[in-house]
Amino acid sequence: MLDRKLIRENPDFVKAGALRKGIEAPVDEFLRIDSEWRAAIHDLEQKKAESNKISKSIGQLMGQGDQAGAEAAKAQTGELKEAIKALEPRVKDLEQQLEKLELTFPNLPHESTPDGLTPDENVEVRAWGSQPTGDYKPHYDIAEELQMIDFAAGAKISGSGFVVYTGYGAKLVRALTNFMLDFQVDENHYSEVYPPALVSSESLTGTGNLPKFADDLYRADEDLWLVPTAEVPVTNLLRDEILEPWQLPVKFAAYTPCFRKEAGAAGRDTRGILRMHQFDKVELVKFVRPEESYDHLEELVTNAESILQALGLHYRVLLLCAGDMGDKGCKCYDLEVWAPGEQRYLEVSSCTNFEAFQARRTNIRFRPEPGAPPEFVHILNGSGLAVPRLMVALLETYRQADGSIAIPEPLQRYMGTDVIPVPPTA
RNA sequence: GGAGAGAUGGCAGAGUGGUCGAUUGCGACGGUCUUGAAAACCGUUAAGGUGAAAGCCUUCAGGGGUUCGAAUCCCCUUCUCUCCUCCA
Repeated sequence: MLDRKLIRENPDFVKAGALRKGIEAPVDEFLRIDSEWRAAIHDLEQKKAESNKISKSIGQLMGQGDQAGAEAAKAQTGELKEAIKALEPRVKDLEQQLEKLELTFPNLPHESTPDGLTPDENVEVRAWGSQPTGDYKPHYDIAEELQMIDFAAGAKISGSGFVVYTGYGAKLVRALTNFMLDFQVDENHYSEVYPPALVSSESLTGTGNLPKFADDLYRADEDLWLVPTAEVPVTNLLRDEILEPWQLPVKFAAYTPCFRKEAGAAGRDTRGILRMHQFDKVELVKFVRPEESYDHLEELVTNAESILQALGLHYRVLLLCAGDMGDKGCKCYDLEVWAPGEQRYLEVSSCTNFEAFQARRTNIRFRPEPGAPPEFVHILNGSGLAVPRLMVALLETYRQADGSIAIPEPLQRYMGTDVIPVPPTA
C-alpha cells in the first residue's frame, strides 16, 4: 500500500514508478474516487456535527428541567437523521472502493533499483568463491545413490512436487535448518521465533500476498491458508503495534515449512528438488527506522551470504531490476548459489526492502522520539536460506571421487559426521 | 465439542444511557529540588480521518440494532480465561 497523499500529490511520480515495473497503476481512477469520497465525507461529517450539537443540548435542557425545550430540540433532529442515513452508505461504498483499489497498487522501485523488465537486466554486484571445475553429478542422482531422497514415495503420498527425505537426507534437512537458525541467532543477533504455518486472510493481505496472488497459495479452510514463507506470520507478529524508539531495529529469524502451488511455473524445474510444493526455509525479518532501511538491506544481504560463506559455497549476488523484483519491493537482492551438477546458479535467497508498503498494510509503527507521533516502520526480509536448493549445491559441490559427500566443518556437529558415505550395495 | 466469565488508552484498571475520548495507578516525557542521581512534588501524555486553519468527524474487540443521544441496553461474530469432554 502506498501513501494516499503521495498518490494525490504526485500522481505522475506514482504512475512512472509503477511503469518501471511494467505495471499500469490505476492512478486516475483512484483520484476520481478519492475526491468523490472526500466531498462525501465532508458533507456527512458536517451533518453529524450538527446532529451531535443538538443531542448535546437536549441533555443540557433536560438537566435544567426544560422538558418542552428538549422535546422541541428532538423534533429538529429528524431531518438530519434522514440525511445522515442517506449519506452513510454512499461514503462507505466509496471508502471500500478506495481500499480495494489501493491494495492493487504495486510498491514503487527505489531510485537505486536498475531499470529493466526481464531477468536478463538484473545486475550482478558481486560473486564469492569460484566455480568448481570437473565432473559433477546432478543432485537427484547423488541423492538417489546415497538414499537420501525418495522421489517415488513423495509422489505416491502426495503427488508431484513432493519428496520424502530419508536417512542422511532427512538429517541434512534438519542439520541445515538448525545450523542456519543458530548462526543467525548467535552470530547476527536475530531473535528466534517459531510461528504458525497456517494464517488468516488478513495476515496474507498484510504482507501483500492477497488479494493479488491467491493462485500461488494453498487454502486449508475458509479463512486459513498455508504459509508460502515465514515472512507472512513473522511480519504480522507486530501488526497494529506502536514500537518505542529504543526497540528498533527488531530482528526475527524463523523457520517454517513453506507451501506454494507454483501455478505459473508448471513444467519448470521438474527434476529433483529445485521447485517443490513444500520446502523448508529460514527467514529473516527486520523492522527498522526509515532512514536506516537501506543500510539494513545491505546488512541483511550480508547476513544471508554469511551462511553460504560458512559452508564454502560459490555464489553471486544480483541486484534485481524493477520489473523482475515483483510487486511488493522497492529494492531487492537475490543470492544465487552455484550448483555444479546443474551447471547454473540457483536462487536461495531474496532480500527485499519493502519500505513502508507492508507496514501500512499491517499498521506497524514506531515513535521516532518518546512522545512523538507514530510513523510507519520500514520492513525488510530475506531468506536465510531456502533448504532444498542449498542442499542441491552442497551435494553437488562436495561429492568426492568415491561418491561420498564431505560435510563442511560448521555443519559437522549438526550432522554428527564429517562424511555421508555411499551405502553398501545390496 | 459442552457450560460459564470476560474483551476499555503503552500497560494495569474504573466507568452500566447525556460535556466520557473516558476517574485513577504504573510507565514515558517536561519541570522544581540536587554537584549528579534517587526520592518527593508540579505538569504533559491515545490513534485515525477531513480541513489552509480554527475546528469537526470516527474509534472503549468487530458487525448490526434500540435512542434525540451508547463504552454503558439488545442481537450476531471473533478472540481470551475457567471448568468439563477429547487429543499429540
